[in-house]
Amino acid sequence: MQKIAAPRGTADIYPPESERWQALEVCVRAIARRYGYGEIRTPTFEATELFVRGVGETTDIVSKEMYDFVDKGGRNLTLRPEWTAPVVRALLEHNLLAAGPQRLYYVGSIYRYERPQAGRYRQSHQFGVECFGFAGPEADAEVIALANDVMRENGVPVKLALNSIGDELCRPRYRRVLYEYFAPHRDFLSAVSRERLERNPLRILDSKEPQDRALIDAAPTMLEVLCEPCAAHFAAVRGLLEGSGIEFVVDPGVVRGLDYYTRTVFEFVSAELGAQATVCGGGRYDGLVGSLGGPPTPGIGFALGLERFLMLLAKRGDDQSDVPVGIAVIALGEEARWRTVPLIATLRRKSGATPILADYGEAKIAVHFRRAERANARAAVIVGDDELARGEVVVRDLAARAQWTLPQDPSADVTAQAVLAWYAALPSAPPAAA
RNA sequence: GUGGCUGUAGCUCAGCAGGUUAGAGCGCUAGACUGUGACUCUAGAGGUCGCGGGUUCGGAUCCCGUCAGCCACCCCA
Repeated sequence: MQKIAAPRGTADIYPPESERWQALEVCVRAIARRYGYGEIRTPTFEATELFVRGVGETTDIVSKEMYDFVDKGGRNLTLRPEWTAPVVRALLEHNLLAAGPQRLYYVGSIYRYERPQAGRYRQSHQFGVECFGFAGPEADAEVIALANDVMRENGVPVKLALNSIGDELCRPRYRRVLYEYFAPHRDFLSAVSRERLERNPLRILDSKEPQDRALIDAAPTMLEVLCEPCAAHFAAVRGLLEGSGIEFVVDPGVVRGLDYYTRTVFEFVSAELGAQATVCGGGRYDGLVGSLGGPPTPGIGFALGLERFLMLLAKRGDDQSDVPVGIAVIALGEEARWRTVPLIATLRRKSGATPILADYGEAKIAVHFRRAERANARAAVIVGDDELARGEVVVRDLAARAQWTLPQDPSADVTAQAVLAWYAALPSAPPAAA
């Protein structure tokens, strides 16, 4: 029979890799909570119309990357390609904005039909936050500080790039200015940028083509065209970040690809991710809630790519997941295996967070040791015919390769207690290998 | 959607001017060592050479298609 593989651009996550995912998820949830953000979970699929209206019909996401389908009831649905529009939809559906400003975070998958590449998949995962109801620069600074904490607490080397792309008044004006600037030089632009000139001149600004560089460097920047309120807002955001000790560079090339962004946009970028340098991107979206039929409500948020972040963590090395922990229970022979089950059960009830590993295989002791070591056990309890006859159990420090005997009490409770007490007294860090 | 590179054992890879039974290292199983993990030695299991077609007396090797992985473009987390 033909083997079935995971669909293109998707991946299975299993030990020890899944340990790293769990650790990261615990970390980001704790940070979000510390900032007063509550978790929101929304359906994996939504009405296609939500993304067409929310993200923008002309964006790449909507025009070519959506996993859309018609269900058996004839509904047009799509697997969420991003979280912000669904979060806004949920907010409006349950009228949550009536209760005042809302701070929400999410952790979960997104789906985009693209060719897979380093740091890019068809199913990927994001952690993100959305803050609704504050128009002032304090919210911008808060959201950026939250993302910054995630970076700093994990020790990943990233740069924060900041820009303002104006609002519905000054952005169209800037587009016109840019068009008028580039149009006369059309013939000197790269082929892709010539296309961008007609579709979205802003995109030319983050062109990777060397031949566009000189023209881009001399181009008028958004910051020169910003209307007075937008300029003031941006200046205030920068001031707040400086006051908070958060380093950033103003980069007029940060443009963002989704239609809903206004004013502040930012990216955390790393040189270690290949062509996908952005590990976290976000910005303000003051028009989105209104455009989805809600009361005019300012908002700002970001999304962080978990796969990309994990790539950074892997490059940094020093992960904790291979520090030996737990007790392997080794039974030699059928009788011992049978008699050991109650002890294992009791240990598991009393051991707290310490893993109790059981190997039910029939194998010689050397194989048991090797398997226990591979399972990352710190210690072992050995029960064989000899121990059974003498009413003992052997406890072994797998790292030190030293062992002791403990009396086996008729009560599994008492024996388990003795084993756990012995384990607790072991040095937590394994002795250095000889 | 476009382009480049790559698919051989559980893992990492060799083999490819087309030629008898497809190899290595690691891992796995058993033994030397009748209950102690390293090392060593011995034996063994494990492969429709991604899949399909073609050329040929003969294809892992050449050609075409397809699927998948990696990398880049477009774009994004």
